Amino acid sequence: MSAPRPRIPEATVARLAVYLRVLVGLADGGRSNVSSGELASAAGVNPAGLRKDLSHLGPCGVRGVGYEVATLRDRIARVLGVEESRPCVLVGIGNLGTALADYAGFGSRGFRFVGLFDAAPDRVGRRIGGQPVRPVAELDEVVAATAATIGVIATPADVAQSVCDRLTAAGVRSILNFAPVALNAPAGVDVRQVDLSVELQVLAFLGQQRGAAATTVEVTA
Amino acid sequence: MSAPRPRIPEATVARLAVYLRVLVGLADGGRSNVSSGELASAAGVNPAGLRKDLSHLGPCGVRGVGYEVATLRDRIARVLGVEESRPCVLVGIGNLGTALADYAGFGSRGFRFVGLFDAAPDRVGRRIGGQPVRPVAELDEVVAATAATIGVIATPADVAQSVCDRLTAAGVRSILNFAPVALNAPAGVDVRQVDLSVELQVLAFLGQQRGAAATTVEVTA
DNA sequence: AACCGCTTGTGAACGCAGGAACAAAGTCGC
DNA sequence: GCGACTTTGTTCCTGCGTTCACAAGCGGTT
Repeated sequence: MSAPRPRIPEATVARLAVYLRVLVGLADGGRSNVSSGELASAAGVNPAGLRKDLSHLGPCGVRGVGYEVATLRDRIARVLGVEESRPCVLVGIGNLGTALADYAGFGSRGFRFVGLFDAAPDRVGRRIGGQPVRPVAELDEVVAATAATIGVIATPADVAQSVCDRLTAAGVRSILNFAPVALNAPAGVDVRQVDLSVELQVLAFLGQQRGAAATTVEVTA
Repeated sequence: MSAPRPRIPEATVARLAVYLRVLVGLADGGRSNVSSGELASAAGVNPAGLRKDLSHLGPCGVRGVGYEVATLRDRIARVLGVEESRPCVLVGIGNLGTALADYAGFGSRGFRFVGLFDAAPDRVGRRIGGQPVRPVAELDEVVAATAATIGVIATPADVAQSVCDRLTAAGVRSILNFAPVALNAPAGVDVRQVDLSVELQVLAFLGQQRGAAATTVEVTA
């Protein structure tokens, strides 16, 4: 394995995932070639930045022509590690958890839920997207049996840390956390935080600032 | 209005929202003082970075003592513009949209939904969290009546752009987009993208890279 | 009243990401 | 077969974000 992997910046990885989504759409639409300008436009980024991102994979385009859609798609999928679908477990089957379990987009993008867990007895046993909701007591067992390495936490904030502890103890190495708390995970475990309130508050700030700027212009004028 | 607003970096704004959440929790727990170290630990960031973030608000701590919880909380809330709750509209009441509409966390953090919209006739009329689902035809009317400036898109990808167009035409200036497409919005409109698949794919890449690194160590050893 | 420990706030250096401009390379037309 | 055009891949540069380390300031104590 002499793969030249001089480490890809995380920001680039996130954009590669976006390019991959666009490329899948283009391939399904029958397109065979695409230029960096068009791809960048569809992904909402700068063409030069896109080419720089792709350069981390080595040369994969043809000068004067562009990129071959299917080839580039497969290459990005391989680099991201989503060539075949990866098993994930989901803890917390409330409104958000149900939405995530039902979201078809995951299945088509290289992920499948192999276990849904909740602590509330009245939720256990329900079926969502063809899967039964199990009690959290079975978590270790399922993680071991399915070799799941990715866990998603969609529980209330006050139990998120204990769920995180259980997941890592069971062998999960990557966690996507929707609960509004900072998780404390052991070294070697990657945690990504998605906080919906934070996103809205950033928007509120930008909107307020825009309003203030407009006022300033008005006063200045 | 001689407010010294030398512009706050966006990354800092996102963290301020996290600090605010922690501070609200501390205040509810009866705490009156907190140090930068403790606050940083609870927020999952570096203490020095936290102090630098807060320095954008001007001096707001006492040396040798720390920060007063209630004062700092109110100050951040004012800067973020979430002192009183802001009206938002939500388009797309599928699984995810329902989860968002039902999420109590928004209400306690300065946001309230004043309109829920969907195109599917069988969803119109349902009540979620005390609100009726309306047809999208009423969007302009509701935005005008409520002065909503924030719109949330939780529709399928193929209609997200048209929803975005309608929102901006109705006067919405900030958009939070959950649909997996890059939106094209006119200048002066802020768009924030939340893509759940991208988050998972970044985790998959990091996990794969970790595995590869472990192998390398093994080989090297 | 002076000292000491603790914590904030700030200044500087480092590393990284983003953007623009340029050179290399391949294709199409003549 | 040759030239010109198109598009990639790379290089440089500018600016931002993050981190470390130190000086300044306040409270408690003797």
